[in-house]
Amino acid sequence: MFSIGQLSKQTGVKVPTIRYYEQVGLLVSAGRTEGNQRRYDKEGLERLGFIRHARDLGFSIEAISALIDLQQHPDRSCQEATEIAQDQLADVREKLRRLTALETELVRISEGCDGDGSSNDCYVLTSLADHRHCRTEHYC
Amino acid sequence: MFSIGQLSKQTGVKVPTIRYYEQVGLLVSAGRTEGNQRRYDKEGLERLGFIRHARDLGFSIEAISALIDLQQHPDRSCQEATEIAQDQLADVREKLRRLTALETELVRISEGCDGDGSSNDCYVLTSLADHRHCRTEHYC
DNA sequence: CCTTGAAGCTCTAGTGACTAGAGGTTGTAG
DNA sequence: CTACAACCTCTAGTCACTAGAGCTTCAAGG
Repeated sequence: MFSIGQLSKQTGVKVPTIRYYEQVGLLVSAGRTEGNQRRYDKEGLERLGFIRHARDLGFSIEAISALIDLQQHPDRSCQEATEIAQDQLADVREKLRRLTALETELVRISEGCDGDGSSNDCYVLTSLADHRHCRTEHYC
Repeated sequence: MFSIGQLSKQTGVKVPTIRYYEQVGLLVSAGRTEGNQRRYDKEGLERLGFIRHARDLGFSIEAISALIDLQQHPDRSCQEATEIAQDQLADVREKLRRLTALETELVRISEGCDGDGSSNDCYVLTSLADHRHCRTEHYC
């Protein structure tokens, strides 16, 4: 049996975050000692490891909830799990596309200016003032 | 002179967002009509355009505040503006690095599973349960 | 001049995924 | 048995908005 602090050390998830996961229903309410402190077993550890890994991969709490539901109903097809993963992949690719466009603009803006001179003709500032200089469509 | 709605249409920034920018000090408080409605001139329009563009490029409200300060003190060197832009670029590149690693993992996870079979041997779920399968370091 | 309704106003609360802090209680090593 | 690290709950703060309630004003048509 682990205390919340030991669980935290083993998974790298901060103590308040573990309590937060319980609060929002991602983790089943842990058993308690007589003095009301949480105690976890191996299953709790694995569950938190799963959550941690999924969060690292950018899955939302909602998506992780859905994945955990699937784990607990092994009779259901894994098609849903695959769909969730592919949605997440599409999401990541969209973000990559946008960030790449941003990178292009920021390089253009940063390089136009050598840092000398006064700010009333600073290329950074004039570029930001006028979108028409941009060579890519970008938005976040 | 523009109403807040006209300003919104011209810049693509939503009306409540414009009011929010005023509240947090990004936009100078607008002049008002006798009936207390905001009225903007060309300067207000340009300022909001600047903010919009900078937000699109992912600059934080705080960074934009600093950039606006620089605009209003043309005597100060534009080195600071360049620094802010380069910080933002470094930020974007770091995000790109992470997202690329995530993409690799998600492709691996999604492709391992054909969507058939029951979820107790679903590759998506077992991959999420065990980080050791991963081929890249990833975290967000 | 009067009515109507779109657009404006302020204020509060909610979003996601935590994080920080106050103020009190429990577990455990020495 | 004592000291104190670790635990507990609860509230509020973060960022950049967004939504909604309940009210007022502006402008066009009759």
